[in-house]
Amino acid sequence: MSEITIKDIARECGVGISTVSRAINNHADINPETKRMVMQKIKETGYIPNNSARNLKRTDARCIAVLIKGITNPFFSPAIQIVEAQAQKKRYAMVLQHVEAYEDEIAVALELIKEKRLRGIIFLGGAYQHDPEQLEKLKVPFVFSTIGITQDEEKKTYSNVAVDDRGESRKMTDYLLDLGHKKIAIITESMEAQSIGKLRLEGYKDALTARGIEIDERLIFEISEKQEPYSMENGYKMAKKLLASDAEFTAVFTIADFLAVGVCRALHEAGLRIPEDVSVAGYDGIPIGEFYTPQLTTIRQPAELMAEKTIKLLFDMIEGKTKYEHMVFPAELVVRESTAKPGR
Amino acid sequence: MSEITIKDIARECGVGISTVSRAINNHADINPETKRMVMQKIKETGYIPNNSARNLKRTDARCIAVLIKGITNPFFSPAIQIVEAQAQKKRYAMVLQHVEAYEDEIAVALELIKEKRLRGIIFLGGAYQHDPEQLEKLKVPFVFSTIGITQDEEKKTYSNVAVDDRGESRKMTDYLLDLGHKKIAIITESMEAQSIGKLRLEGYKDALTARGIEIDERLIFEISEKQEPYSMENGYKMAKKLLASDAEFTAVFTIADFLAVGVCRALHEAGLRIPEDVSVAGYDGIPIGEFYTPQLTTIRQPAELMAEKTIKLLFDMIEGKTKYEHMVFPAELVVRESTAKPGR
DNA sequence: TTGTAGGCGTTATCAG
DNA sequence: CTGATAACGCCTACAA
Repeated sequence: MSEITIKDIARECGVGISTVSRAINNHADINPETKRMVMQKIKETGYIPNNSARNLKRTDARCIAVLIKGITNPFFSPAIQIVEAQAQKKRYAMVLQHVEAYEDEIAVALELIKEKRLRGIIFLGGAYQHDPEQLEKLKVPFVFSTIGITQDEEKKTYSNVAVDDRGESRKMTDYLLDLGHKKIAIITESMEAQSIGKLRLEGYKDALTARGIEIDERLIFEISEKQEPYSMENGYKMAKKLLASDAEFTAVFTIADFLAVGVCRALHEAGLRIPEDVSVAGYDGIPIGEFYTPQLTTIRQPAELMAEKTIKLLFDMIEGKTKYEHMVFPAELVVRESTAKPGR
Repeated sequence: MSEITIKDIARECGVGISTVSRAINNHADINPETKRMVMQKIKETGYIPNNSARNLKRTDARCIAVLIKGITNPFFSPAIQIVEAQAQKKRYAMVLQHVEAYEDEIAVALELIKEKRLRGIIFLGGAYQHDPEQLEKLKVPFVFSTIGITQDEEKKTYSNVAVDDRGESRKMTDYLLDLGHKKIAIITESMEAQSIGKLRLEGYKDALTARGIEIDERLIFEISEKQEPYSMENGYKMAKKLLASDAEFTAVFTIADFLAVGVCRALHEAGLRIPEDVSVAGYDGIPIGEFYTPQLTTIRQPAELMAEKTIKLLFDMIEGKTKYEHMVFPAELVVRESTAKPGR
């Protein structure tokens, strides 16, 4: 009943434990003949080394972790692929760790470091501000990726790779203003969280303020759900709320493409045409925006490029080539079918 | 530099190692006063127990794992939530393990069992047939969930929870036939894999054959991509191929809603109206189908219910209340905007 | 090239 | 209630 261990293999093969260990770990100093025999026996018996024991003993793990908050976000998929490929090229293992919305990613990281002897960590998604004291405890190199940047960059003593969420959000708002829209509703995340939603709202406000347009609180809709804020359903609900209010608007800007999809559906059901009656703009540049009808105008983040730079930066840090770095990538305003000049 | 361990805590508190261990693990036989003191010190020092060491030693882990193939699939999100909630209620930890498309889920499971001392496993997604010998090695209870069933159920000596993919696929095809469609194109997965795509294609064929309609191979489109077959982009590409061929058709049935979205876009770009010119039907019942315009006719799998039954079944098995069980749930044909009678 | 022995950080056992 | 001490399964000097 009890599990089969390295000892059993050694005994059955009539060799020492270390010989088996050498065979498993591709050590050089072992007779190829012996190795073949041991591997054969391992296959026969279906022996699997215990990872807990290995991690406990091992000093050199060649392993990095990617911690993701919001793994269902299709935005992260290509990033994961890229990071994994690069890690493989460097002969590093990669563990993918899902972090729940309510969990603290730093705490999860701390635990994982001990457990797996990590050499480096990448954080995808999550909050953009962290307790410096907690961060201090992270003794291994780490990079925050696709996480919004704040103003006070100079205070940061860690790496991040991101787009300028506030600036890009302003870019979109400016585009809508340039089209002639004056009453632009925005659908954003609850402001309690230190989330990128907050930065994107700031960008929206920046644009309006710069043109001397007063900010109308009735056009700002905050999603209260904490669990899965960027959903089509929430976009739909918020648009219904907007339609039910007496607020006038000619455009809706949502801080995520998923929200925009829900908004489009609600507008469609209300008999409004997009973009003839109302313009809709999203943010992220995920596939659905391209295949939805109308195709969504959006801000496309260079996800692949950011992922490439992220993993490169992490390895540079691991190899001591750099201490930490901040990279800000330009995002692209993609004008498609869902936006146009207001009025008819 | 070296990590802080339980020994350090013990020394600093002036107690024995086992006392610290008891404090950490909420053992009953410890002076509340001592415990408080120890926990205080742990907090101060930021000590984190090493999971590898714990897993190695522990006999009683109260931990289950959920292995997911295709974690980006929104279809799995509610299932994960439900399983986690139920596990928590039973005071079990749950680890979520992502399995790459090319990985063998059973092999991953085998490794994880050793590493984490799992009490049970749930497989979400993945192939529907496995090597019985491999399965034999899985010494802990496990349930395959939302994985298609094959004909030869009697041979199965393990649990699964699923819908009758073949039957449901036939149901959809019958519905399209009843509407009057005769030339129904189908977009499905590569047949190399032992995937549910195969079962769904069978169901399609069943329906046609039953009505004496000859199966037209030119209307069957197989996606060659192995990596992420059920994508909007693949649906789009396949629809382009279909349009470019000389095959006539009045309806398109895709084995996943994501594919249907891509198909709709391609048809739209070709100037075809849905459903006036062509009907489109999907499968799964994910949110996008509800928010897309036109709303997608689909087969909705009772994901929540299945998840509930899955976790309940697993715990019944863990607790020895049952050996194994097969559950087949009825899926629902959801008729929405994307299908109608053919012709005008 | 191979085997022996010690220890990685914890928990379980058993005596106090 | 508490403290030694022996495993857990493996890797890695070190010795052979």
